[in-house]
Amino acid sequence: MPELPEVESYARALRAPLIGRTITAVRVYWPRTVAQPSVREFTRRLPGLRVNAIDRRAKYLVFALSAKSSQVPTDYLLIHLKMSGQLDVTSHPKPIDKHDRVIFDLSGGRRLHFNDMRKFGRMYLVPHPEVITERLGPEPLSDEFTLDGFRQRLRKRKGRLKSLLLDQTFIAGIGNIYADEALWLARLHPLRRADSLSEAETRALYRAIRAALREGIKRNGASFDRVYRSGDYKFRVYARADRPCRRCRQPIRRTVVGQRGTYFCATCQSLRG
DNA sequence: CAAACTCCCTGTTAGC
DNA sequence: TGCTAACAGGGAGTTT
Repeated sequence: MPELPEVESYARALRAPLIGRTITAVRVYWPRTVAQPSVREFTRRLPGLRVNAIDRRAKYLVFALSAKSSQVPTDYLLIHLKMSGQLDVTSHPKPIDKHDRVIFDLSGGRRLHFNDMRKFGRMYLVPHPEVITERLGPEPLSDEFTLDGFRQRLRKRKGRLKSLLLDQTFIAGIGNIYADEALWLARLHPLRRADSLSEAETRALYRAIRAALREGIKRNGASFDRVYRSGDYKFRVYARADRPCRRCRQPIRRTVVGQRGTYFCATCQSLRG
């Protein structure tokens, strides 16, 4: 499932083929994919707008759109891929896939297919991206995510570390995979209470979050062959139940925390400080 | 503030 | 062999 590193890889990969192109037509095959505004207004307003910039905020792709002659964005298209969303740019028309939910026609004969088997993905066409993203926590790879700020906010929370890392209002962009990866790197048990970390553990977690995400971006970037493919990632703990821990060779355990499958090493991830 | 649960979905897999 | 039910998961929303 796409998390921060996968979405970042998408943003980088889509810039070259899409920036400067103008949307000429939009077809919506699954109306609920368009969360905002109505499908009618979505398909009416987009044609004529040009892709000015493509960025990422948390797990959202943010397309800045402007009227043809202007550089100033007038609208923003936000896309959240959720579980199974994929984006694919084609230069030559290809048949509509049964899981295609929205197709954008672009100048120069290009098309952008939004394919989403599970139908959880959502799009938002809004005047400012903050309308959608204002509740999100800090970007873990940006300067706004500081060790000091992290320490202070961690101290105020009594929940489990795993659940907290998945809370998008606490830190933005981490999902189930990178939460487990970061906790393993930091040698912290997913059920540890957030306010129980020592200074050294806090620093370890802060670094582990950034390291896990940075490595993810590196690998996704490398394996990005037009379409995002997940299979080629070597995770440290995620989905490795019963297989040996890469540090201590003890079997990786799987449990459920907050309704999410959670993988960890009971030997080297400490539950008590 | 936090935990627990519901909802939206369908391909995959386990169980009968 | 063929069917059914459970399961996975992001995240918003609701209830306790």
